[in-house]
This record gives sequence, structure tokens and C-alpha cells, in this order.
Amino acid sequence: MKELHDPDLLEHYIQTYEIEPMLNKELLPYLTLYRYDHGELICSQGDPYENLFLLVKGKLKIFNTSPEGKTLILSFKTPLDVVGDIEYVKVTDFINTVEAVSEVHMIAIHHRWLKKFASDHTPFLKFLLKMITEKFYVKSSSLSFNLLYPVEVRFASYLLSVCFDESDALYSGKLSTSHLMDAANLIGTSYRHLNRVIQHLSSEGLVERHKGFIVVKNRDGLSKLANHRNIYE
Amino acid sequence: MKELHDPDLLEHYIQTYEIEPMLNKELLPYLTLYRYDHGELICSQGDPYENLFLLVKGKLKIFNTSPEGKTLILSFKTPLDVVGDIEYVKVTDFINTVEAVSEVHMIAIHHRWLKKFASDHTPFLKFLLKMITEKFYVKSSSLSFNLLYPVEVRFASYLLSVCFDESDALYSGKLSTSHLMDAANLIGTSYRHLNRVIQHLSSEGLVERHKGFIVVKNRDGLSKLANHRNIYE
DNA sequence: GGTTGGGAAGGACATATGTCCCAGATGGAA
DNA sequence: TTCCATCTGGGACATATGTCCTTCCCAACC
Repeated sequence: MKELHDPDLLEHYIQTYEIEPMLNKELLPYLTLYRYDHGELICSQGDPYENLFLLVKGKLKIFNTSPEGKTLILSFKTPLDVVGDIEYVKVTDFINTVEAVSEVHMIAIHHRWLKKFASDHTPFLKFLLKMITEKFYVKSSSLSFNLLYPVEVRFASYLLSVCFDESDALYSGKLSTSHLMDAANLIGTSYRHLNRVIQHLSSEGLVERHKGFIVVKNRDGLSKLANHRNIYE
Repeated sequence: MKELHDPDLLEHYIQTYEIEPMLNKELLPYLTLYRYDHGELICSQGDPYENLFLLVKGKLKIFNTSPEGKTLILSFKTPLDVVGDIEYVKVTDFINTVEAVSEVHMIAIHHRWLKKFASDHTPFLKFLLKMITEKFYVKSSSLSFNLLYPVEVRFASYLLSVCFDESDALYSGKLSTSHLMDAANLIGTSYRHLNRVIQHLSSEGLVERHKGFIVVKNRDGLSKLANHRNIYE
């Protein structure tokens, strides 16, 4: 983690994501820009709550480790998104662990200033409300989807979401095998079983295994299998 | 559904649940009190969004029917709770179906007046934010719990939540068999499998089957099995 | 009393998923 | 080159769960 003393870059992000209108003017001097490298942790479950973060560049992985030691990925995030919003409203320690998947830039706002300047600021409240409502909706759909459909269907949906995105390092229609473990943890299954499912999809001609990655061969077929639902966004 | 023209009762609920401080004063004349009987639907998935409801008496069941026709119960609600908050923020039709489990009283506020009087009202925004954040948190825990643990563990948690509550028609430590189908739909499993699990719990001496209901015999054992987590609140 | 209908429990079998472990590939270090 | 660590895929077996259908019980009705 490294603080970036670059007012121009900060200003650039503020413009790009229209952050200023939602914050109280007096808060602006207290914004800090941080950089995290691939693999770095932004926070761990149980850490005391100090900052609200706005993700403005890169990709985050939000996960959680159960008492039994199993890792469950709750979501991936891309700009613009918020980290620490739930903790801010509930006034609790960090609930999950947040890791940088790529190089990440985040704007941090210390809760001291939030409380002082933004706790009654209508645009800020509305912003939080929108973000959290959307998160709730996604989570709720996701819960239903998980309870209702087997891993095969969920993985089909996952593939469609992840492979056809302009985001980093993922060529269109391909999924690197090194991400399979992540996929399993996100879907909530074992690596072993995910492999089995891939084998099956492969035998149906929907995907193909190659050395180092998986290719989607039949996008429509996958979409049909996934009931046309893109849960993993 | 029946409108209750009872200003005193309405006032009573407003006092009891401290509803006034969170609403804009100008909104107060536009509150309507409705009564629903056991089994009545308050709204169905796809219905156009018209009212925000505040549950002030009774118990609600929120559920959803998948394209395949499977019913999944998302939650039960008791006062004070909100129905239509997500729809209000997202400006969409009703997402789920809401049914009265007992006699229910709800305060309705038409979205026309909400938009006019409350959309920038800080206490109201804060109230929504708190409610939705809590819902998100519960949903998120629930998702992890469902992905991580088998039906047996989830049912143990469910039993502990439901059976040791002062709420209607549920004697302490007992669960009526007629509610088993609901339980299965809430946990996201089949009635058949739930029976199997009950059989198993019974053979371990944790619960006992009687005609018409199930009794918890070993609360601590169940709690241990459920990892001390009360997901179903 | 006999009949019938519905609800509740469970048997039989298929499928989904988890766990443990092994084998082959790969790439860097000795 | 040889060896070792690691990554990746998959075999074997146990467990979890779904589906379909049968049996049993009891209440209501003729």
C-alpha cells in the first residue's frame, strides 16, 4: 500500500466518477488516494473500521473465511464501487477481507470526517442508499440462484459474466485455469467438482479445454443452460 | 384487504414504533392503515409499485416463484419492517410476493407522496439506509451459510430461530408439521429431504417426532450443530 | 361401518457434490 | 540431465440431495 500524492490524478478520478456532487464540499480536503499492488490486502475481516474506500481503478476480490477455514468469495468489484459502506452504517469492524486483484487505486475517507461532514448530507445518503440497495438486490438474486440451481448452471452463468468482459487479462471467451480455484470459491463448490462440471460441459461441446485456459465454444448454449441469468454481473 | 379508518390505532402504531420522527411532517396526513387476513396477498411479483408499506402488526412471508415453478421463501418479517423499500429506491415493480401469515396491519404510503415529501428528508433516508443495510447483511450471511453448510445444519439453525420465539402459534420448542413445507422452501431444499434430515436428527436424540409437530429435545446440541449461528433470525 | 380424499412419512433409485489421494506435466534449481 | 516442488486434472468412494411413487393415517362424508 502506498499513498499517492498526486492531486491531479485524484481530481481526475473525482471528475470521471462524478464523486464531488455526492460529497460535502468540506470533505474534499480529507480525501486520500492510495495504491495497492496485485495480491495486497486492503483490509481483513475483523480489522477495526477506519476508512470508507471508493474504488476508482482496478479490480477487487471480496472474500471471507469460515471458522472451518473454507474460503468463500462474495464478489468482485470494479469502479465505481464502495468498500466499507456496510461497516459505516452498522458501525462495526470489517466483515470481510478485501484483496487487490490487479493494481488498484482507492480514495479513502476517514470515518472521523465522514461523521463530521457527511452523516446528514443528502446526496451522500442517497448515494449510499443506491449502492447498498443494488448490492442487496444482487445478493438476494444470487442467494435464490444458488439455492435453486446446481453448480453446472451457476458456472455457466459465471462463465458468461466473466469471459465476455473488457476487463483485464481475460481474453474474450477464455478463462485462465489459474482462475478456476477462484471460480469454485465464488460459486461455493470444490475445485474437484468444478473440474467435473467442466468435463461435462466439454463433452456437450459448450466449452473446450486447452492448456492453460478454457474457451467458450457455444455461448448461446451456455446462456440457455444458465436460464439467461447473469448473476455474477 | 380492508382499509381501517381508525385514527387512534394509527396514532398508536406511530407512537409505538416511533414512526413520526423519520417521516416528513407533511406526509402524516397521507398514511393509510390496512388490514390483511391470514393467507391474503399484499402484493405479487411483477405488480406495479405503488405503496411503501410499514408492517406494524402480524407476520409476513416473502417468497418468490422461479420460472420452473419452485417456491423459495426469502424471509419472514415481523414489526417493525418495511415492504417495498428496494422497489422504492430502484424504481421497479414488485420483485417478490408478500403474504400475510397471521392477521396483519400495515401502514401504506403512496409513492407519489413519498417522492414529493420524503425523497430528500434526511431522517427518512437514514431509516431506509439502516433497514436495507441490515437486510443486506442478513442476506449476505445467509448466502454464505447456505453455500457452506448442508441442510442438516441449516435446519438446526432454523429450528432454533423459529421455535424459541414468542411469536404466534409456535409453542416453545415445537414446530408444527404443517410448517415443514415452509421450512423446506426457506432452507431451499425438498420436503422429502427435510424429512430425511429430521429422521437423522431424531436418531441422534436432538429432536423428537410427535403427531402433528416436532419437539426440540436438545437445544444445546442443535446449537452446536448449527455452529451457534442464527441465520433465520 | 365402509368409502374416499388429502396430508404426512418414507422407500427406492438417480443425481449432485465433497473428500482424499494419485498421476502426469511443467519449470526451475542443483 | 536429473531431481524436486508445484500446478493441474482426474479416479474412487462416501455423502448430500432430488424425484417419483407408495403406504399409512385420519377425518369427513355417505
